[in-house]
Amino acid sequence: MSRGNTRQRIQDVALELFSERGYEKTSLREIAEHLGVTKAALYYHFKTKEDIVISLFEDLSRPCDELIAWAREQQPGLETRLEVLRRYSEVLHDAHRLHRFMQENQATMRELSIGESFKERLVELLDIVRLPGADLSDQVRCSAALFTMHAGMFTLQGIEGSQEDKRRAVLEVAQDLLTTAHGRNGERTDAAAAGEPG
Amino acid sequence: MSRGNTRQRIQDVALELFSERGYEKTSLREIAEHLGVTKAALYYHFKTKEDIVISLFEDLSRPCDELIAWAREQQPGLETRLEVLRRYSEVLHDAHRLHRFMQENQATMRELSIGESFKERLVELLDIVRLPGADLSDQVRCSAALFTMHAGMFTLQGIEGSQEDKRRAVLEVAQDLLTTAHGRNGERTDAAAAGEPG
Amino acid sequence: MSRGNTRQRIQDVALELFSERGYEKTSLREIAEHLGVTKAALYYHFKTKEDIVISLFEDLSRPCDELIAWAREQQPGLETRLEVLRRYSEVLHDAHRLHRFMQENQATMRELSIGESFKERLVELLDIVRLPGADLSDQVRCSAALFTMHAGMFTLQGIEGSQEDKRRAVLEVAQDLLTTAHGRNGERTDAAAAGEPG
Amino acid sequence: MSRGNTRQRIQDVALELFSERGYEKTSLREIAEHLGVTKAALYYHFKTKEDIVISLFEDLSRPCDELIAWAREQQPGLETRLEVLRRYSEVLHDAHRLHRFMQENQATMRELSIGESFKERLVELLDIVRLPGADLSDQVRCSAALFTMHAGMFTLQGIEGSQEDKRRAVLEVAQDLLTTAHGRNGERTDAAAAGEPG
DNA sequence: CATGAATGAGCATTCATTCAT
DNA sequence: TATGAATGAATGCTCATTCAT
Repeated sequence: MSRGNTRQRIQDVALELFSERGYEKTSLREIAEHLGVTKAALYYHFKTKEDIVISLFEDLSRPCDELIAWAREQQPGLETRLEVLRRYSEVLHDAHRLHRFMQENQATMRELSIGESFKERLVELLDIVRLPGADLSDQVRCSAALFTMHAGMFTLQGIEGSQEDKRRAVLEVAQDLLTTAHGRNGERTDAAAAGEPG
Repeated sequence: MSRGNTRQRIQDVALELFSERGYEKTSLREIAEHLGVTKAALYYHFKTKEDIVISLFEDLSRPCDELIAWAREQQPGLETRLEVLRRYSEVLHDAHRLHRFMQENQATMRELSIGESFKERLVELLDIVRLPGADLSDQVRCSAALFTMHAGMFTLQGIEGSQEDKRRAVLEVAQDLLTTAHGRNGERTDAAAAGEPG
Repeated sequence: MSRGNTRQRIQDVALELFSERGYEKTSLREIAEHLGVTKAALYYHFKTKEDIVISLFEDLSRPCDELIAWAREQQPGLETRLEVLRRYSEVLHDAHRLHRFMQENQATMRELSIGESFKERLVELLDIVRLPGADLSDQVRCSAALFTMHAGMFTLQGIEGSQEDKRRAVLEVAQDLLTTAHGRNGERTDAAAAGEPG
Repeated sequence: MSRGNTRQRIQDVALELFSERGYEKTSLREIAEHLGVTKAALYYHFKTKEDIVISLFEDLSRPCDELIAWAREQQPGLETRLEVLRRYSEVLHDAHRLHRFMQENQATMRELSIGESFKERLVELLDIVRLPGADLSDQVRCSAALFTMHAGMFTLQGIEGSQEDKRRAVLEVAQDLLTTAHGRNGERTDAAAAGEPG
């Protein structure tokens, strides 16, 4: 029956269950039963339960890292930031199940090794998107741009519209928030951030 | 030693630990040890572990219910909605620990009876704040207004400013989002929501 | 049925099984079953499996420490050493089950925290009993005096004679070994050990 | 890479680990990893884990059997016994790793089939060396002669001197013990042991 | 108001072993 | 000769919960 794809199947089922019922409440027994194998089989493919989660996050980590690297190479400015949001929107969308898992298991994430490493990525993104010298409210706008996208997909559950339409709407609002913040602080702060003299 | 306030102390410690390390990862043994009592003592005051959580949520539920009831009595309109946001901001702030717990244990909340009942309240708030007929992007703005406040306090951790200043900045952004959405859709949709003919 | 003595009963059964079938081969399930309680009950009384062993060793550690302390206060010399052997013989005899456990689970002992701490005691006893400057063969005699007693009780299994008679016979041989070693090296080495000038 | 010597390498690593960390605590996975092969490879060469141990003991069993056979052919008497000790000293020394394993895993040995069969050999050696009708204390001397050699190598760890010097010192003491026992009981008991009438 | 003692169910993990390839 | 994939049974341990005192 299964042929070489068991590892993949474990990841699929694990992600399904982790995001559905939470990491702690999902036991390896459950995962194994869903797959029709023994718990021990899981251990042939992954060294620990946490390892399964880590392997899942590789899908999300790589594109994030690439996005951060790309952003670091660009001129800081509104253009770049808007593009970062656009790309991040896609990254989140591609890994929406995992993203939901993250979103709903924050307390757990904090204890997982991968949690820390992922939080760092988030902080970097925030750093890229934020306007350091700006008003508190504009800083909130920048953060909100990011977190609106995080919360976005689950926020609109009761509303009609295709998944893709929703994504675009969320992105629009996020970009709007950023643009607003920029409109009031942009030039000043970017110059400061770039370390340039007046 | 302490007299009669044990129930209160249990709630304090439980909330502390639940919000710090997550609901599932916090065992009754830990709570008991922090308090210097036996696990059995907890069972004198609460019937189950879940009961402790439920009792914690009463602090947050009552003000929410009152807020919802109050909003239902008002004329729908921007004024009312802005005031709802303002009041909700305070409610969240007063219960910020619990709120953090909610925020970080969403997966767990879904399995807890209180989770459902709290989600309903949220849906009601969303319903009050939202503009049903509006563009998707404006609906996102309305949701984002609410969720920005949810994420707000933890979003701004790395930034200087007093807790109260941050709260106000977050509120300002949330109200802004709502106002923007209104500006474009307001009159039409409110009439519709009120079920009134043109 | 059991009343307050469960902890004691656990220790008894554990020692029985540990010394009979070895530490690793004895599972907590077995111990629990022998007692007619659940595994979890064991954990009420002891924090870990290793903790059970540690508690068992307290019976042996205290008299050993006392013996060492006493010996350190005496004048080094044959008299003292013979008396150390005599007392040690009794200590071992009183804890013969535990002693057998130690004897037969040396590999395990090495991994147990208590193992190290017990080995140190042994080294101290050896140090007390040994003649540092003597011939190799006399040093062997001193060590053998101690280890003969260790091996003694199990060495004589096939032989008729009461337990007490055997103990005394073993002690006699051990003391003999020590006396022989002394006869040839005694005065010289004791002076040296005591750090006295000629 | 290696050709045909895998079986040998398994034995080497197994003995290394068994004697270092104990039989039960050493898993086949560990052995396999140390060798850079799969667990399954071990099963190509040995039917069970116990089989590995058995194969190891063949190195020790053959010389022991030969020693016993030789001794049975000799005239019982001090001469023979001293020679038995001398030869046994060499046998133990040649297989000192295995011997250490035996020494430190007695509890385990008792459960292994090879354990019983090895114990029988020991009993035979004891029988050869012992003086049946003698005082208890002299019987202890005979046993102690054997067991001093068993414990010997590990007894002298803290002491300076070459491995070979120590072996000879231990042998000397063992032979001394036997000679002492003989001196007092020799003639009588040997005649009895040989089943001869006065 | 609280404890001491215990339970039953469950968990993550490990192990020796098997077998088709 | 060996491996890749899996199993079944067990292990040490933790948890929420109960109840007589």
